[in-house]
Amino acid sequence: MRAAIQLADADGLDAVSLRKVATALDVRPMRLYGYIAGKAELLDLMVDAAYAEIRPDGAGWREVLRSLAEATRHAAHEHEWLADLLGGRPQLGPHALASGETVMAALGDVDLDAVMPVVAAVNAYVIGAVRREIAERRAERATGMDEKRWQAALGPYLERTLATGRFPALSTVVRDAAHLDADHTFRIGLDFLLDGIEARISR
Amino acid sequence: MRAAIQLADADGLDAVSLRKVATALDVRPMRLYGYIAGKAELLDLMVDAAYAEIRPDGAGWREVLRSLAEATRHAAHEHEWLADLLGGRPQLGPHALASGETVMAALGDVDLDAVMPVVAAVNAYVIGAVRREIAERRAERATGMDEKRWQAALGPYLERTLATGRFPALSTVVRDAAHLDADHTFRIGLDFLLDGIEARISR
DNA sequence: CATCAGGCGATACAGTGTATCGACCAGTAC
DNA sequence: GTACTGGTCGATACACTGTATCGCCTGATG
Repeated sequence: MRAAIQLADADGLDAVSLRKVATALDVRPMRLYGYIAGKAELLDLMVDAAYAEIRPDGAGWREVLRSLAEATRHAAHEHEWLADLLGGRPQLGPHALASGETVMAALGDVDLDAVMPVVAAVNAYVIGAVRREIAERRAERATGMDEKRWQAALGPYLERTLATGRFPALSTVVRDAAHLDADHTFRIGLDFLLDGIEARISR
Repeated sequence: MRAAIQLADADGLDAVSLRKVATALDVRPMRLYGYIAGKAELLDLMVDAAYAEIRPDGAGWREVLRSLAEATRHAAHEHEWLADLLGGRPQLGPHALASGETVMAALGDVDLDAVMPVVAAVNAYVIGAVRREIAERRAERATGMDEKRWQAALGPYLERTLATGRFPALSTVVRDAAHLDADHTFRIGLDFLLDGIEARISR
């Protein structure tokens, strides 16, 4: 599992093959089946290992949820393959559960029936936001190397498409609106959500 | 592309191979490269085709955003593979842009600089929520056929793990909290987010 | 009618995950 | 000391995958 994570960190998720993992461990491929049931299980183990780095803390429900969000995002920045896996299967490994436990424990002051939807909502937002963020990062890396202005980086296509005039509102926003960096975008969205939660649970 | 979607609808995303698509079209595999650059492009086309079914509408920003969310979720219910693809790459196909255009147009009354983060947040939430929902649905389908109580469906593992007492808060929530169905969970989270947005943009 | 160019697709290659099953080796019985 | 036997390990094989290459055939042109 550690070998698999190293491979994925270095060359992306589809550089993880049972053969490569076995080679990294100086073992024959089929030997792995003595420890895992198949590739899917290996991926699950990788995700759970990543959850070991996601240890939310903080005082009060809002701080903990924010911490959970930031920690998850941080982990995905260090392991981009996490973005591909998060949310793809229910996570029930020990570290994922431990992370959940910490969150639940800190939400003791929240109405019991409200806890589940609240945590689910935050998790959903984080997963979606992180996914898009990583996807954009990869796209930027693929086209030119570091163009800050993604419209330019995307090349003529978007420029041309927007120029057709079929998407006037979209064009306006892309052209005239302030472009926030990834950090701000993430935090603003998170604040929207936490504000909404606060309004409802304190009601 | 339509052939690929049929395959994916029927047997899941990894039943989509260029060979199978070619066979479905009564064509030799390499012929496909006359129309697409590779498998990745085919997947992009599938996603954009799905966006054709995502046509948000409604009066006012809140209605449009809610409509966008529901329509996306609905599409993912009809095409479960969408959950695997959504957010995986930037979506710039014509239908995705058209959907974005509709949303942007309906957000004319919102401060221009606020539009991007708002839409990004809603999209992030929807993608994450839909992913988890589909993941759970699949897990339920894999274990027993239709157990309503997922703790039972997950079999002894979770039961045993929670019984260890290492996750007391988690256990309490799982055992004692009301279990909402997927529809409610989705809508509650969405309401959290929209409420939070409303509070900020009307400020 | 002869030539040629172009596109089509058969073939090939380097991989993938995993099922099968033969070989080998430890331990045991005689 | 030798024969046997049980069980584990991993080499091999299989059915696929996406895609590069390049020979052939066809249709157009001179």
